Amino acid sequence: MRPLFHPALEDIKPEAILYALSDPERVAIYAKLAGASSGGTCSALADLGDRVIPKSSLSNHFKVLRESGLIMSERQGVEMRNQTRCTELDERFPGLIKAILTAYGQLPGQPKTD
Amino acid sequence: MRPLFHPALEDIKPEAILYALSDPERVAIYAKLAGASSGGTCSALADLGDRVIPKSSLSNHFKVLRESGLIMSERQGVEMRNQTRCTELDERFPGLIKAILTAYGQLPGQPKTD
DNA sequence: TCCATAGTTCAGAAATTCGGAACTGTTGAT
DNA sequence: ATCAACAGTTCCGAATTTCTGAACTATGGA
Repeated sequence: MRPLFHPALEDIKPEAILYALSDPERVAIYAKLAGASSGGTCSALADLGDRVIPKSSLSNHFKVLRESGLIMSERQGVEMRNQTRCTELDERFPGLIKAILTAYGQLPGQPKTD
Repeated sequence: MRPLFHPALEDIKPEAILYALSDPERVAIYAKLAGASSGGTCSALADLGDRVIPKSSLSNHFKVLRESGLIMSERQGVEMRNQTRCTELDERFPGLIKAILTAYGQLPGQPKTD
């Protein structure tokens, strides 16, 4: 398994962020991570529970989120520990993530619109 | 030519907005319209000047922007008059468009980053 | 009517996405 | 050490989407 790539903060491109979050499934994943109190583990099959997403697709979603700069992933034993890079990101693109999550009605603590 | 489709405000989907604006070429078009003082005409070949974009591609970019709800297009004689729906949109998704344009560094009056 | 211009539609090629199956890496049990 | 179970990644073929040149449509003017 090749090592996971994470872009440096200054290399994060707005188009990659928007593209990553233009897929409701990825937004759901991201919102879940953003809502998790501690840097949330996301065990692929278990945590995205209700929806049935093939694991290769799920793995790919995480890859897109990771390589766009939205999340940080780190192996923790057998599992993967994922956390958002929202603090960093908000520094680089002020208000962006919040506005997007609000638009989706999925800001942690808000009712889900879709 | 079939009549141009514009989604009603309440039918506008965040994923469509993000997708439309995940392409730098479309962002450039949109930013140009947003910057135009009066509801700007956008004559495809002339106004996007420096870049050479095939006109079928350009037409398609406008279609994506239109059907996502970002712009309004209306035939005015031979040309097409396009304008942003930013006021409406900001009502529906507060702060979203501004945050996106800021992220791209293309808010009217800001220097272009990329 | 005929021509020029602005933009759309069509269709095939190229690129991207999706997802099942095989694979990798880690842990725990024997 | 070997094996089995499990989380997640990679591979690769099928399906979908994007791109763009060429043909077409609509409008205005000579």
